[in-house]
Amino acid sequence: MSEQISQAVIKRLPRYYRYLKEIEKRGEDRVSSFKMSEDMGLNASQIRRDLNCFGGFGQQGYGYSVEKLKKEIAHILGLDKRYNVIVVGAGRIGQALMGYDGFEKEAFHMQAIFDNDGGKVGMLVNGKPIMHTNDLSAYLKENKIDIAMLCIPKENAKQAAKFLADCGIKAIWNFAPIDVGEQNGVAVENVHLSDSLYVLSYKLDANQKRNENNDI
Amino acid sequence: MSEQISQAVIKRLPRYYRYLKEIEKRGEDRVSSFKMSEDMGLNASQIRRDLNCFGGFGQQGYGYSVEKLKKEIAHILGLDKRYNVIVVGAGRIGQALMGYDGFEKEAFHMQAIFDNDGGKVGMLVNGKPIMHTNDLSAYLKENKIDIAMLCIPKENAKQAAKFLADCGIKAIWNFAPIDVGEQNGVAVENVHLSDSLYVLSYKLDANQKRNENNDI
DNA sequence: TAGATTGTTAATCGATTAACAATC
DNA sequence: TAGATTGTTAATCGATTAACAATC
Repeated sequence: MSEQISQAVIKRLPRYYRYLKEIEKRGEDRVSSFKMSEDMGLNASQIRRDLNCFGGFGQQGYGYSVEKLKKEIAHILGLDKRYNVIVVGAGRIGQALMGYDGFEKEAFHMQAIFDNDGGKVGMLVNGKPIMHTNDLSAYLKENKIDIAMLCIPKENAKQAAKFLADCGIKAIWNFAPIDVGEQNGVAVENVHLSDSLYVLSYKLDANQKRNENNDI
Repeated sequence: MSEQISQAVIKRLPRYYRYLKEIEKRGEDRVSSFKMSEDMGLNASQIRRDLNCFGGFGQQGYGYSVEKLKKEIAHILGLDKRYNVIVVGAGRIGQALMGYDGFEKEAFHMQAIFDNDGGKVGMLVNGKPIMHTNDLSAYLKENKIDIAMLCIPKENAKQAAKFLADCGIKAIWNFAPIDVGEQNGVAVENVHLSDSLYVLSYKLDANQKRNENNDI
């Protein structure tokens, strides 16, 4: 079967996509791997190699058509599909995700948000209702939902992920600070905001130490 | 000078930290690299090698003291310091970050939140005032702020990052979907939530395709 | 002491980069 | 055609893993 694509390559695709959207907006209709490498701070060989994992999108002597390449990457990432999305957990993060209109502009269509706090049930977030977690199972039987954004405390996250998987959810975007393992064919992305903040703290500290040493 | 630590190692440190906090809570007071490797799905050699970048924290024949190792990693990550933090941008994400009490339990102390929408100024978010961006420069002169969480539209993000750097901010946690480059000694972590969602979309799609092929 | 497990060196693996023939 | 730039192979580099001597 087709070659396994490495995680490193996959993680760079969204960056290419972002870049292409940007230069398309600026009106550029062609781009070379050299230009991309300069603008993005990557190696041109790497870019060509990455893209060639999925097909020969370029043309010798010319480069890549911005529009075509953007479309190809969107297709690779599955962004030319339509996904129905629910948010589980109507805390601050859950509500922020529910309220973010940027997702709707892409493939991601927000349907409903769930919480186990009866007091919140019935409220609207960005026009979408907060429903009770007790009704989640029934809801998922009646509605074809692809993605769940999981925004609940870490204590319940693993159990909730399992439940969602059993209900037929296809992908989980996990914001709880815990590693939700991939269960029987359910795609999982763990966001781990605090990990990122800790890395920032490390870098800040490292810079500080470097400065101290330079002072001496 | 001391060896440069690779990015890959640094990124694993928060995971080790999370794991150690968890087993400490369960009451375990020692752990071996083998046990860690089993629980975390990593290679034991890798764990020992990672930790030895920073010092010999273990003891032959015994393993690692959970409490000591946790403290050492907290120190490496700079989590035994105290950081003053502001949020720039009082949109949904900015408010969610401001409202998240988990940061306060760690080294991160939320001070104020800024927005250029005069209508929001004066409101409280989790007990902290929303101030006008016009007053940001003066505020930063009077208050020692270490970290800015940047939650504004991508159009203004680069400019804002530069401004914050010029005002003496030491680190920027960027939520705008754009790469804020490191400017003169300012630590930067780009979160890129949408990139993560796109990777999830890719995985979801890949799983789907795999299933289709298996059906045949 | 015997057993366990670290710290570290050596071997392997995979990812990045350089080079260049193919070709638009 | 000459120039440019891709697609791809070969070389390099770095990260992961295996192995084992050191030692608690």
